[in-house]
Amino acid sequence: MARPRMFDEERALDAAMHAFWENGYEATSTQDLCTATGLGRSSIYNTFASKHDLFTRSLTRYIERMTADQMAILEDAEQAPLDRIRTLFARTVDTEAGTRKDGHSRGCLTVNTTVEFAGRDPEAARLVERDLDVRLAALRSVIAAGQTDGSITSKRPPEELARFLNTVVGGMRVAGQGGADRATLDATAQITLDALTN
Amino acid sequence: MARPRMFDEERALDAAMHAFWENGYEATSTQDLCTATGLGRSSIYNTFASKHDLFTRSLTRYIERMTADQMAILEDAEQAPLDRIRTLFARTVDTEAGTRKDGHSRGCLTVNTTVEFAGRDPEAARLVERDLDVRLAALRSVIAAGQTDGSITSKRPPEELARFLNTVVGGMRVAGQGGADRATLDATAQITLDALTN
DNA sequence: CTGATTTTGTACTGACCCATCCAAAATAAA
DNA sequence: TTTATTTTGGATGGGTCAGTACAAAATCAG
Repeated sequence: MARPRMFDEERALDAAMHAFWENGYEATSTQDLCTATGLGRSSIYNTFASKHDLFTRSLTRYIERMTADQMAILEDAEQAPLDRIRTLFARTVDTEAGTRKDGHSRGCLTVNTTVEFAGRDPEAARLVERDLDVRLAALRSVIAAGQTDGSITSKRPPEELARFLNTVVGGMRVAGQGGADRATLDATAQITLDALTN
Repeated sequence: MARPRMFDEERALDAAMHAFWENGYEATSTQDLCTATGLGRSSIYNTFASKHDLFTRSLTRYIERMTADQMAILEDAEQAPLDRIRTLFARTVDTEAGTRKDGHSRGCLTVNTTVEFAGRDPEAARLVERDLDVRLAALRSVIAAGQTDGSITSKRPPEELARFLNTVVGGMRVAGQGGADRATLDATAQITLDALTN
C-alpha cells in the first residue's frame, strides 16, 4: 500500500523521553529531538502532533514504566510489607546515586516535570497528579499491611505515612540531582525506614 | 555629571527573581524580564551583563534571603534546639501551602534551579552547592545541640540527620508545587520531627 | 548656557524557535 | 507496471530569541 516506516516508534519515543529527562521541556529543542531520535523533522511531525504532544507521550511512557516498576516492588507478595518499602528505597538510591559522570543524576522526569511545568501546563499536571494517586494508593496499601503484621509500628494513618514516604523519595531525587552520593542517600533511606519502626 | 537612574536596582532584581522563580530560567524571556521589572532592554543590559548574569544575581539574592531567614530560626538561642527545627518545618509548610490560586506553590528557587540547571550550568550548580553546605552546617549544629540536651533522642550522626531533614524539606517543596495542601504538609513535618525523637 | 556623561527608548541584528510545505522515494495492491 | 498511499529529506515560513547600536533625553559641573 504505502511506504513503510524506517524507524521504530517505541525506540524514538524512548530517545525523546531521555532528552526531555536530561534537559527538561523548554531546553530541549525540536532539533535536539531530531538528533536524539535520529529522525528528520517530517518523520517526527508525521508521527507526533507537536513538541508538546511528544512530551506528554514521553512523560506517559516514563510514568508507565516507573510506576509499573514500583508496583512490582510494592505488591511483591514474596516480601514482607516493610521489606518491600526497604526495596523501594534501595531502588531509589540506586537510580539516584551518581548516574552521570559529574556525580549528579538526571533525577526523575515526574519530579522534574512537577517543578518545571506543574503550574503552567494543565495536561502535564494532570498526568503527574494521576500518577501520584496511583503510587500513594500502593504505598497506603503496603503500609496498612505492615501495620497489621506488626513490622510497621508507627500508628500514623497510612495516608500520612504514604505521603511522607513519597515526599522523601522526591527529596532524594532532588538530592541526587544536586550531587548527593550513595552513602548520603543510603543514610537518608535508613532514617526514613526507622521512622516507620520506632 | 550624568543622567541618574530612573529605577531601583534592588527592586528590579526582586522582580526578575520572582519571574525566574515562577517560570524557571528557560521559560523566562528577556521580554518577560522587561515586563516584570518595568525596565527597557537598554536599562537591563546596561545594568546586568546578560540574562544569565541577571539570573545568577537573582539566585544569589534569593539564597541570601532564604538562608538568612533559616539561620535566624536555627540559631535562635531563645528556642530549644528541637523547637528550632519545629519552627523551620512550620515555616516550610507556611511557604509551600497553596501560595497560588491553583493550589500549587512556586516551590523554592534553589530546588527549582537544582532540577532545571544543576547538570548544565556550573555557576548555578556552584551557588546551590555552596548554599547547601551552609544550611547543612547550621542543621548539624542544632541537631548536635539537641542530642546534647536530650531533646533529640536519635543516635544517628548529625551529618546524616541534617541531610535527612534537608531532603525532606526539598521533598516538601516539590510536594507543594504538586499541589499538596497544608494538612498534608503538616503531617509530613510531624512524622519527620517524630523521627528525631523516637 | 555649554559640554561631558550616563540612562533611556526604539529599532535592529543574526540566530534559532516550532511547524509546515512539497516533491522525491518507497512500498504494495491492482 | 501502474496507481494509490505513506514516509522521508530538505527547503522554507513567520515568529521569537538574546543581545546590540544609536540617538534623544536627562543630568550637573564648569
